[in-house]
Amino acid sequence: MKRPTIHDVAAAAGVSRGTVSRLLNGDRYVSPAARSAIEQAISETGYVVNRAARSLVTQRTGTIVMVLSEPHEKLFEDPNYSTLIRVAIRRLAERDLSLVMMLSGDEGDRERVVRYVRGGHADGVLLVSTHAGDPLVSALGSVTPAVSCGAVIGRESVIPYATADDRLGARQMAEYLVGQGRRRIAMITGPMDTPGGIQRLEGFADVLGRKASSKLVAHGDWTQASGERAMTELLERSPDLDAVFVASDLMAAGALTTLRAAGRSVPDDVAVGGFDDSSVATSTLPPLTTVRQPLAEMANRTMDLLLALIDGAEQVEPVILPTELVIRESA
Amino acid sequence: MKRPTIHDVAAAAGVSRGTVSRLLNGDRYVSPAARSAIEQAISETGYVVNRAARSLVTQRTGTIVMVLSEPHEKLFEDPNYSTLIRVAIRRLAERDLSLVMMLSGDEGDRERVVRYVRGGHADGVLLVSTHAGDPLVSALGSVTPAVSCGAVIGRESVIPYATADDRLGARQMAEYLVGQGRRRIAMITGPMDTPGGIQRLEGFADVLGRKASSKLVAHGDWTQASGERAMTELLERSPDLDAVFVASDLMAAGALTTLRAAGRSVPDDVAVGGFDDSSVATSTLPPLTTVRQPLAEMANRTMDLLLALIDGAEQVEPVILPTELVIRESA
DNA sequence: CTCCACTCTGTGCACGTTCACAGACTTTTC
DNA sequence: GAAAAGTCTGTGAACGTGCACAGAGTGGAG
Repeated sequence: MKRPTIHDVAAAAGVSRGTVSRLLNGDRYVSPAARSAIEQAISETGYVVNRAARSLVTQRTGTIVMVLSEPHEKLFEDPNYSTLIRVAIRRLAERDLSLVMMLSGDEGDRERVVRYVRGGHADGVLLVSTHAGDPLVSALGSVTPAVSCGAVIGRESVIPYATADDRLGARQMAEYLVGQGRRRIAMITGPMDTPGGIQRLEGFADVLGRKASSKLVAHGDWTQASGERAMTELLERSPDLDAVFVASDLMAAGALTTLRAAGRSVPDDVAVGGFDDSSVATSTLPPLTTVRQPLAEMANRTMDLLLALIDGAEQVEPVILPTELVIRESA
Repeated sequence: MKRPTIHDVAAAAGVSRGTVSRLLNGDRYVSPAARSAIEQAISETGYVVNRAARSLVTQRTGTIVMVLSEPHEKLFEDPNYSTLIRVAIRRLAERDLSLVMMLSGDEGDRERVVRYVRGGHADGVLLVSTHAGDPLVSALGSVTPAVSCGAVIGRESVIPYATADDRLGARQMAEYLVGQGRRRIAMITGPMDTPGGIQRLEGFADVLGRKASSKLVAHGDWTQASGERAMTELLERSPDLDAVFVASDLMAAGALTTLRAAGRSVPDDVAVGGFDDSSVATSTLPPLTTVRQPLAEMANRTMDLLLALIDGAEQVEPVILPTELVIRESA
C-alpha cells in the first residue's frame, strides 16, 4: 500500500498542494476552513511529510551528526557521554531534527564523516572529545555549522563550545587539599592533548606553584587501568606523598586500587581527590571527594550554540561553566 | 558554491548521467574506459551522491533508527549500551547506512518514533531495552524490519533478537554459591518486566528450588540506589543470609555499600555475586564475582539479524549466547 | 464607486537521483 | 554470413516536496 502524499491530503481536503504545504510549514495565510479540513485529512490519511523530497528542495536535511572522536576501545568508558547524548536527542527532537552518530576513530572513519558532512547530509556537526590536532576539524570545512562539547584545543576560535571550568575545578580541589594540611600533593592528569588534561593540571599548578614538580605529576589516559599505573609510578617516585588529585573519577578508582594494594589507607595516609562526580565516585571505597561538572547544563549550552548557528547566527561565544567541590570521604 | 551533481560528473567524464549512476550503484555493463573517466571526474569534482534525491526514487532512506526505551533518568546507567552503540555504528557504516538515535521514554517520544518509522524515514528499527507491554512495538507496525538486542517480553515471536542466556548465567552463579557451601542464598532481581529481571530469577530458582522463597528475593530497577535499598530489605527480612546473587553489577555495588554499613564482611559473612561483568565489577571492594555476557557478540548478532531482514530475509531465528562465570573476590 | 492593501489559493517549476527502455555496437553461434 | 546473444550507452519519466508567482476575493479609506 502506497504511503499518502501531500497530493492525497490536498485532494481529501479539497484544496491544493500549495495550501497543505503552507499549513505544514507554518506560513501565514491559511483560512480556518482550509486549516481544519486539511488537519482532518492528515489524520485520516495518516500522512507524514516525506523528508527526502523536502530536503531535495530546501537543501536542508533535518539531521545533525554527532562525531565521537575517541578511539574505539575507550568510547563511552567516560560516563559523560550519556548525558550529552540524551540532552542532544531531546533538544533536537523538539525541533524535529534527528541525531545521527558517527565514529571517527581511524582514517577510514574520518573520511566517511568528511564525505557525509561535505556531501551536505547534515545541517550541523556536534563534536565530542576531539583531540588536539585532529585533522577532522579542518577537513570538515566551514560550510556546515559545528560546535563541540568541551573545547577543541587549538581550534577554540573556530569551533564554539561549552565546557566546565576545568581550571577552576582543579584549583578548588588543590586548595581544599592544601587546606586540609596536605604537604606532598601529587597529581594524575588526563591525556595532555585534551582540554581536561591540560587545564586541570594548570589549575593544580596555579595553587601549588613550584611544589607541582614533575616528580609529583603522572599522566593517564582517562581509563581506570591507566589510573592504577600512574599511581604506581607516583608511589615509586615520591613514596612520601600524602595526597593525590586525579583528573577523573574513573582513574581515581584505579588509583585507589593501587594505594590499597600498597597498604596506604585513604584518606589517612593519602588523600584522594577525583574529578567529574560520576557514578563511580559513590561506589568506590571510600567514596570520592571530587569536582562536579554541570554536565546537563554543558550539554544544553552546547546545543544552544549549535541551534543558534543553524538558525543563522554568524558568531557565538564559548560558554564556560563553574564547577563545584563535592566533599566525601576520600579527602 | 554549488555542490556538484551527477550531471557535473557526467559532463566532466564525457558520459551521461545513466552511466555514472550505474557505476555508483555497481551495475554491470560499464566499460573500463568510462569507469576510469568517471572515477577521475568524481575525485576532481569532489562529488558525493545526494541521498535525498536517491531516497526519493529508491524508497529507501539509508537510515536505521535505534530506539532507547529506557526511562530517561536511567538511560545509559547501564554500561551495556556503549558496546551496542559502537558495534551498531560500525556495522552500519560498512554498509553505508547511518544510525539515528531516538528516545522513547514518554508518550510524546513514542509518537515521534512511530511517525518517523511509519513515515518511512527508516529502513530498519533497532529496539533497546523495550519493556513488556510497551505499546511502541505494535504501533510500529510490521512494514519496517525491527529487531531487538535482548528479547522483548511477550513479542519474542514477532521481534527477532540476540541475547545472552540469562537463565544459564543465573544457574551458573547459583550453582557456584551452593558449591561454596552457602546455605541461605538471597537474590536481588531486576525489574520484572524485563527479560533480565525474569530469567535471571528463573535460573536462580532452577537451582535453589523451594529454597528460593520470596523472603529471600527482593526487586531492584538496575540502579545502584535500588541495589542498596533491596539489600536493606533483605537484611531485615532474613538477617541470617550468607550469600546474595544480584542481577546486575551496578546493583551489586549498591548492595556492597549496604552490607558494609551493616557491618557484614564480604565474602566472609556474605558472598555477593553480580551479573554483567561491567567495569564497576573491578572497581568495587572486593571486586565482584560475576557473570559475563558476551556483549560484543550479542551486538553483532543483533546487527546480523537486522541486516538480514533488510536484505529481504522473511524469517530469522533468535540467537541465544552462553554466559560465563567470572570468579573474583566477592564470592 | 474606485483604489488599494490585505488575505488566501492554485499552478508550474526545480531539486538530483534511479530505473526502464531503446538503441548501437561487439562477439558468439549455427 | 546471418541471426542471436551479450555488452555498453543515452534519454525521458518519475519520486514528493517547497517556493515564487499570479490571481481571486474581501473590506476599508477616500
